[in-house]
Amino acid sequence: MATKRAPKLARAEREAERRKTILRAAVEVFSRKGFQGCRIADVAREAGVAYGLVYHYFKDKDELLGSVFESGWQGFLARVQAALSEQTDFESRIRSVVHVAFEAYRRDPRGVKVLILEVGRSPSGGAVNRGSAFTDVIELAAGIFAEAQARGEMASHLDPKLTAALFFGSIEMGLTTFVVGLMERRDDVLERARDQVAETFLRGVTHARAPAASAAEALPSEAPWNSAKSGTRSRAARRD
Amino acid sequence: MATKRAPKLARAEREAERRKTILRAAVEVFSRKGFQGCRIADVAREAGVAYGLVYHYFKDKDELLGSVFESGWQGFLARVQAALSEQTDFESRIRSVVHVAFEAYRRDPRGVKVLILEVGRSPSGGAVNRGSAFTDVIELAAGIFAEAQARGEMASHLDPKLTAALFFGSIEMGLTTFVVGLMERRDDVLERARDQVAETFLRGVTHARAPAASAAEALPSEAPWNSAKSGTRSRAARRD
DNA sequence: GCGTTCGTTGACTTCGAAATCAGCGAACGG
DNA sequence: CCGTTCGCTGATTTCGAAGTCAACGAACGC
Repeated sequence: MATKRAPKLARAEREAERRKTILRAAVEVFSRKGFQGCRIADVAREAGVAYGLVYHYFKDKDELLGSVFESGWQGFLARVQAALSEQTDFESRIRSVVHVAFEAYRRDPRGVKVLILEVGRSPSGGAVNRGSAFTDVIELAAGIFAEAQARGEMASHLDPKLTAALFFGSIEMGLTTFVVGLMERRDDVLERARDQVAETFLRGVTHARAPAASAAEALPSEAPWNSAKSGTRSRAARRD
Repeated sequence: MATKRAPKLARAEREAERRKTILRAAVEVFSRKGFQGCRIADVAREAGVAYGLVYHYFKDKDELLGSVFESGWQGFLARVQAALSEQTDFESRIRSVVHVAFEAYRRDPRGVKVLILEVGRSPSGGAVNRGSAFTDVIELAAGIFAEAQARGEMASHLDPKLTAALFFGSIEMGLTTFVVGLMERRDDVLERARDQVAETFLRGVTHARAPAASAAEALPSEAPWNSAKSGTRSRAARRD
């Protein structure tokens, strides 16, 4: 038994490689035509393999989408968790997560596009395991926010779960501006966007003033930052 | 000519009514099964009309989706613009828009769900006129942010377009938590969420400190709100 | 009332993509 | 060098949903 394993393993590796090739092709095609809008034939052609082979590696179209999702999401989650374990204080963590997301986009725009546009939303993606994955991430992040609150690093009256949702919403929308071509995909623009997402979110969440309740009324003009260092604000208008 | 118009008009009204019925049914079915995942037969059955009638009022499935999108989006846009024209100062405007969005969800969760999940994203929706509509709204909002910056009501170093995207991203994600059932759909929860979205965003955007450039590094602990009036912040916790 | 229009019907046709499968041939064992 | 396995092929089958259309009948004008 053991003696004939060596070649078998080599073969297994080649198969795994094939599988990855198809997966990559699927990402490529999905990003161009969308999951529903593309044919298995497209994926096969893109991968340079026969139509039937796709079905050799994946039970059906849904499983293919599921695998695309899983492999992409897995990678992202791993990086996020790594980033989280490297940092301890709240602000650094937030910046790290944002950084990871934008970096992922810079490295693999197509993959991120598919994750955001195809599986991130839409009931078709929901059929896979999107629902749980999405929820899981929110819950995970919610834990971090709750912890930050306990340590006094974050305003305590905010709902952690909702805050987590808003956080990822900001990241996602920040990336979406690039995905749909609203912003030019250039490294410096990406960096500025990344920083703005992180800074804006942090500002919004870090120690907001007291209850505020349903304060849809007057804005206290004696807000701290007005009396502090507002000397330069008159020169604010930059963009028509 | 004029004499025979009265009955004709009555008939025309009935037709418009039929059309609306089908449109409503489409929203209902789309929200349950998704655009791609549902059959015209489903829409017809839901509307209580014959299969062929759907094709009498709409050229094809795409046009049906387009109409659903347009009618929904039109209503939303109109309310947003009304809200904007009623308010002049920046903070009130932001709160108004958030309010409008959440109110729309409270009144018609299904419709909002379809807008968010089906047409708001996905290349299939993009085939319609989503692309332009989405972009248009961002551009519109960007104008408001630019104006706010000119008036000194908003931090000047933020990119208006990106800010607009983040704004709608926050709203959308805030609503998504309810759409996917992450948050319980109850009026008081909705209200709290709405306020948190508005407050968090405003805090994040209103007069952030100077350039900050690529400040992904240290957080200056002499941030204005720390040294100013932080005396009451310990009593902030209200809920659990 | 009587003919005509036209909204309405739903069985039928069409079409295209998913999924199948019988067989080929390269890689391997002996 | 021959036999066998099994990864791989792509024409073929299957299936289901989009879109058509001929006919019906209710509402209308005369």
